[in-house]
Amino acid sequence: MVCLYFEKNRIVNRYVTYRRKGKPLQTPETAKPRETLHHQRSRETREVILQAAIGCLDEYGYSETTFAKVQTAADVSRGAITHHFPTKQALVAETARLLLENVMRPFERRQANPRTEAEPVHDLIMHSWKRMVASREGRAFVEILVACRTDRVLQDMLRDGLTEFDRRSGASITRLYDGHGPDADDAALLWAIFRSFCRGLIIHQQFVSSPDDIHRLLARFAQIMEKELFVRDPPASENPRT
Amino acid sequence: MVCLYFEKNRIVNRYVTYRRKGKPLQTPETAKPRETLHHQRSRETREVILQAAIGCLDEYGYSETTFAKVQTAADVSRGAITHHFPTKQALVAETARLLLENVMRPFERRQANPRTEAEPVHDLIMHSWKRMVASREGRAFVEILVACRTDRVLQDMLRDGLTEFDRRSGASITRLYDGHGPDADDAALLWAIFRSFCRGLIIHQQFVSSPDDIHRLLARFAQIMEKELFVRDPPASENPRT
DNA sequence: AATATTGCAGACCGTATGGTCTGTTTGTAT
DNA sequence: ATACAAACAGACCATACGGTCTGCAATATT
Repeated sequence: MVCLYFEKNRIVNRYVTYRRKGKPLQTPETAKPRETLHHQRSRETREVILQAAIGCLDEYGYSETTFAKVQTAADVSRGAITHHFPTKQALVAETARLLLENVMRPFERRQANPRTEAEPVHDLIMHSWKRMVASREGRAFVEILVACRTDRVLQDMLRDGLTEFDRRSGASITRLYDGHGPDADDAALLWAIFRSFCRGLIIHQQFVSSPDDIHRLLARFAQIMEKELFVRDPPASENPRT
Repeated sequence: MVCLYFEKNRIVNRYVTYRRKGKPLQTPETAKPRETLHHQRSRETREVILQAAIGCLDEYGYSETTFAKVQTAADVSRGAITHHFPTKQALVAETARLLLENVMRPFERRQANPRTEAEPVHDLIMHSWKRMVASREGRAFVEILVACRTDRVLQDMLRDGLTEFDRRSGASITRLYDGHGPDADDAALLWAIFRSFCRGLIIHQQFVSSPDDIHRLLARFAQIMEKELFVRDPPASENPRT
């Protein structure tokens, strides 16, 4: 026997003490013309939230990355998060975009400065693993990718960005390295193989007894790659001075 | 203004029609001695649930694989599931064990019949990808592995089984193939690299434009492996007759 | 035939989660 | 000075999930 009396939709908000967290946001010495304080603060909060999301994704995985946990990690209010990212997928998609951007930056920088030397293949592999993959960011990214497989909404948000990333990433490698395979874009192919291997390795990592096991796998892979991938000899063609 | 009248903790179970689904379970012609009908039915239900779990993991991913969905997919009652698997982690862990067993079976069979020929490396790679990885089972397994990274309970349930699988899997390969690398167990190392690559490829798969792109990656990888991995020449040593 | 056990059926519950909504404060435009 | 908009702050809610519990029918045992 259940008897409910609800005043549905008539509950009025009670008194609440609102407090704005953080400093009162003094106007900085050089306030850029159209960069208002609103914009600036908004961007800062956004950044804090995204960094917290990366941490949560790494630590808890996609499904356990909740608004509540991000809120705690970022030390912002619930409203701040939902203001910037209306849904969970939007938050994660933006996180992914940030991660991709960070990964691409070094490549683009090298491209802008064409006289920098390409690393030896072995170093390239080892550095890429350490910087891009075996890190908070790399693990968070794998979580996002895996979530995409079964979350249609998230997948639709990210598909274009990711294929674009694949393309640019492959192009950057092809500019500096050359492969032994038949196709002209063999370096890009090898690079895609390397990335897949890395992502699988992240998943595998937790079950090896010692970190050395991972290093052995990686070293062996690098050894193989050294036979297939080469630093492109002639940096000529375009910009041939010096 | 809220007014609740609950008969808390005094709600007595009402009349319920219990219906046992499935056939009335006639005694089969050859009832094994200690294999009672109870055991048989129990195993059947268990199998149905596990298969449904595999399907859900593939289709929805780990976190969206709920008791409710498994229940629907298996067409069993909620009670049946919780009876066999008290927690979600237990269900998934058992699913993982089943998957590992299925993957190992062909290897063990070959081991039991030592005169079967080893496949060429290229075929080994292609077959393994198709059978073990690019399938409902393979995708479900990747979901489980990824979930393990951040789910401590699940991880503890599976760690031993997975390291054991790695060991046996590597040993099986080493028995049939030999690697070019310095170490004696180089074939096992290469095989571990292949598996990580495959898992990464599953994640990558969703973002390629055509299935052909995956095939190119795989073919290139197989081509590389053909230079590193060889069918072991002498099938002698043990069992040297014929 | 009587009793015990196994294998299941499904109601129930506390909790957490994604999302919405209203209110407030701070900065901006007029 | 005043009106307006942006950027939060946090209460609120429907829903669904994992897990527990009681009940019952089919087998098994004695």
